[in-house]
Amino acid sequence: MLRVYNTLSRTKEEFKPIDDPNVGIYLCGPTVYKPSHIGHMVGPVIFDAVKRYLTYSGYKVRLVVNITDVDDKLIAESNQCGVPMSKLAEEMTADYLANLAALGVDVIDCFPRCTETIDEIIRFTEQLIAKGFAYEAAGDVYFEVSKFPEYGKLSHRSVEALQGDGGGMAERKRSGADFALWKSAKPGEPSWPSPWGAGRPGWHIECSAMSRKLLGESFDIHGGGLDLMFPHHENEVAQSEACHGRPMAKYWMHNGLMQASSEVGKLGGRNTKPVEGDLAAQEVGKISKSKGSAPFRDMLKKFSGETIRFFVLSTQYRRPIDYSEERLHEVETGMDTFYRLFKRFERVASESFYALPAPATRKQGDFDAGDDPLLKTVAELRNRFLEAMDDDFNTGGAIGTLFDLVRAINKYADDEKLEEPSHRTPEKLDSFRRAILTLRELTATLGLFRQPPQEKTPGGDDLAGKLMKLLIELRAEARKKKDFATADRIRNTLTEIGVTLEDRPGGTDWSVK
RNA sequence: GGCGCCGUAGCCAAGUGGCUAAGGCAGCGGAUUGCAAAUCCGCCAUCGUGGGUCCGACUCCCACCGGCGCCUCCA
Repeated sequence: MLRVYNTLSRTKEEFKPIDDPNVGIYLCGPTVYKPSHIGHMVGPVIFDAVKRYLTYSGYKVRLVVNITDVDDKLIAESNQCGVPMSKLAEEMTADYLANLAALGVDVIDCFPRCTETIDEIIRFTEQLIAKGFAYEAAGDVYFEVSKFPEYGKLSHRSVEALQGDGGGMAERKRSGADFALWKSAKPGEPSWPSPWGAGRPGWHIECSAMSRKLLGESFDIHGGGLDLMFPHHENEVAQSEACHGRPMAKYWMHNGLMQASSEVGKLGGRNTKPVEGDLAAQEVGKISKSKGSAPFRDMLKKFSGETIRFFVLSTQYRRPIDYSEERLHEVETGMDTFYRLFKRFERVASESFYALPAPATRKQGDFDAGDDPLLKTVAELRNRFLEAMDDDFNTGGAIGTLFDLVRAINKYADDEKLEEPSHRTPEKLDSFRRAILTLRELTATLGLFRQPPQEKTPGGDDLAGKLMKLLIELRAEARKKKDFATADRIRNTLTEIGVTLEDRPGGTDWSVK
């Protein structure tokens, strides 16, 4: 049974789609006014895995991520750079999409833009006015929070607490808790015509409008960073539920935020006021303030998208993650164990791990282990993996069983001496292959190891490859003649320049660190 | 101040009212290797502190200490 932690109830609930087997997921995306940073990527990676796992579990999932391409920050940034807002938004959206691609996040079904949803936003606002939940005030339209008694049910805040301070509130508002659905345009600002005059959407209305347009009045999962719970998500609930008289989303999932490690945090002090108006990634307020928000694309120069994905998924999604390069390097080291096993599989079975046809669904992945000790272990570990994932997408726990699985398979290959062709039998190879296939199946649900890693140095017919071939041959000859001094000199020198040699029954492999 | 989260080994990180408290990185010992590398085996925690509940708590409750998030639009 799949269970999901629901922010609404603050408990884990059994996952039952509204319209089984269809599942609709809406995730708050970025405000595209600057290049995206690591914090923007946490949600997409997590929900990419959520969708993959739900799909694997038999559901038909539609995942929507919005792009906020009009907002105060965008206007400010565009004025400062002297670039039209639409052009700026277009460039930053391209940056965002490229980053997702690098992470292998490719299961998002659509990216609705706010500026392409203006009609729907206006209609939504009109409906709220007609139903008495919103009012116009001098070209602005505000949602009247006091008209929606359930306000605060998501973030568990009382309206009273919010109305206490009237000091800085806009004079047009009836109450400090009211929030803007539509803002009248100031001179020079981008605007759209509306029944209330030229203006633009407020901060929260787009998500209500887009989700209704693409997923319906009620859908299954609404996701976003923890920082968005209030006020953004609370306001979405108010807008949508006031308008439709039914729950907006059945499950609300909030992911923890990316933080700088304490080391870095010290440098930035406590200046952690997040960037406002940024739907998906006020997250890393700390990082962005203390480190100047290194663009994600720069991070990709240091680490592969796969490494970052693995890093993000190695922690349960509701918890904060401490970011540090050191941590990323450790993750790389751990992942190498997987890559080495995949290469080992290729040597032994002459088949690419990445081309293996992974069972697409949970049911297909079941198999009869019989009396085969390896497969029994594999089946057990597979169950543990699935149990972890069924428990509110515990990717961290699931990854732990993956390492166990790798060890079990390596041990089998060791014990059965599969590196030596003479010891291979069809039965052993079959067990080995089925175990690897299971690894393929499970890693696929996390979106991991779908492509071979970028080789640091291609070993093909380039110069380095040819030279290495020569050196390895010379060393092999030396070793044959027991001339270990020469053999070790070659290997030690290579080690110094970062090349590692691995001797094994079939020959010598090399890799660059 | 209000609402909420977290504190598990050197670092990261799962998890549980009683069974060996996963796994990763680092470290140590061993097998293997001409020596290495890789791989495998073994070792490495009593779960922030103090109380309470319970036959029994790291796991529930309270307090405290420490770390952290959010508290709208305008700014």
